[in-house]
Amino acid sequence: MEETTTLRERKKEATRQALHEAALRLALEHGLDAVTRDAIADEANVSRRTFSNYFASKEDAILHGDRVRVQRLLEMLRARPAREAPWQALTAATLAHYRERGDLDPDWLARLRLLRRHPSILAEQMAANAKLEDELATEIAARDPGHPDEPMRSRVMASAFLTTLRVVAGIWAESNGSEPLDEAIRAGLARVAERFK
Amino acid sequence: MEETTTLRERKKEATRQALHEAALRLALEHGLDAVTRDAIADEANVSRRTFSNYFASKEDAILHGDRVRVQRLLEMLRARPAREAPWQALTAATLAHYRERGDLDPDWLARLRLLRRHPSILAEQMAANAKLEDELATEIAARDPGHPDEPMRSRVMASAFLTTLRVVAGIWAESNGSEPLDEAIRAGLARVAERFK
DNA sequence: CACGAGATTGCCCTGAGGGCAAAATTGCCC
DNA sequence: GGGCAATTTTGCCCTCAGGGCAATCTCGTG
Repeated sequence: MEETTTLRERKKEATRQALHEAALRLALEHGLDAVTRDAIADEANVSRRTFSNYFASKEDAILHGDRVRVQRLLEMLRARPAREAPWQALTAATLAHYRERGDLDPDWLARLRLLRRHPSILAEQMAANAKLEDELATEIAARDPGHPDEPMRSRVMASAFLTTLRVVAGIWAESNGSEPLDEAIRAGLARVAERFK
Repeated sequence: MEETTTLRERKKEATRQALHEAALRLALEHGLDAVTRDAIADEANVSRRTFSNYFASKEDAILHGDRVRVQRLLEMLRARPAREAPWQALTAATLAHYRERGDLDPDWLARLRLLRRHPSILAEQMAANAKLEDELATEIAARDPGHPDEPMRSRVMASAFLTTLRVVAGIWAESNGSEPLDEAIRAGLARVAERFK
C-alpha cells in the first residue's frame, strides 16, 4: 500500500485531517460558537497559527470533508464514458459514490444535520454548492455538445440534479433508514429524469 | 402621502437605509475589504455601535436591498390568482417585479457584479438564495395541491426557476443591454417551462 | 551530513461581534 | 410646555478572527 507520496506530504495531509476531525468533534460536542480556533488547534496538537495555515475558518475546517467528497464525485463523473448521456452519467457516478462509503452512524448524522443549520456553516455550504453546480453544468454541457438549449439546459439540469439529491436525502433522513439510501436516490433521479429526456 | 408609521419607525427605517446605502457606496468605491464598519457608520452619521444594532456585518448591510426586493417579489407572487399554474404565476410575478424598477445604470451594475464575486458576499447571497428557493417551493406546492410528484416537483421547479433567472441575467449582462431584460426573461422562462407542463 | 526548501510557531496588529450601562430621543399624558 | 416611560443611540470594554512577518524546526537530497 505504499504511495509515492513523500513523508512531508503525508504529514501535511495527516495534520489537515486531524484539524478537520478536531473541528468537527468539538463543534458537534459543544456547538460551533463555543469552539475557538485555539481549542481546535490544541485538540489537534498544533499551534493556533498552524490551524490558520490550513484553514481560513472553523467553518472551512468543518466542511473539509465535504470538499473532499465533492472532488471524489466529480472524478467519478468525469471517469464515466464520454458518450454516456448526462443524466445517466450523473446517476451512475452518484450511486457509485454513495456505495463507496457505508459509514453512516445515525446518531452522528443527526447531530451533524443540526450543526449544518448554523448560519455560517450554511452560508459556506451554499457557496460550495453553487460552485459544484457550475462544475456539473460544465460536465453536462460537454456530454452533448451543440444541444440547442445551451447554456440553459446544462445549468437547469445541474441544479435540478442537486435539488433532487437534497430532497431525497431530506426525505430519507426523516423516515430514518427505512429504505436503503441507494434505492431512494435511484428512484428520485429516475423520476426527475423524465423532464430531461 | 402620510403613512400610519410613527416618527420612531420612520427614523429607524431611514437609518437602516442610510447604512445600507453607505455600505454599498463605500464598498463599490474602495472594495469590500478596505471598508470597515466604522467607516460605514461615519458615512451614515451614526456611531459604530449603531451600525451593529442594525446589521450583523458589512455583507448583511450590503445585501439589505436584495432582501427587500426578494420580499417584494414574494408578495407579488402571493398576490397572483390562486388558481394560476405555478410556472405562469412565477413568470408573471417576476416580469411585474422587474418592470417595477427601471433603474439599471450599467456602470453601477458592472461594479456591483464585481462586488458580488467577493467570497463573503457570495456565501451570504447563496444562503439567502436557498431560503428563497424554499419559499418559492412552498408557494408552488400550494398552487397545485395533491400533485403526484410532490415534494420533488415543487423543489425542482423552484430551483429550475431561479437557475433560469440567473442564466438569463448572466447572458443579458454580458451582451450588455442589446435586448430588453424583460423580453430575455420571458423567453428564457418560456423555454424552460416546457419541462414543467 | 550539510544545506535548502518547506512547515511550524510565536508575536503582533487590525477589525469583527456583541454585552452593558449611560445619555439622548420619541411618544404620550397632564 | 413639562414630565415621564419606552426606545434608541452611543461609548467602553472584552474576546475572538484573520493574517503578516521572522525565527525555528523538519524533511529530502546531493
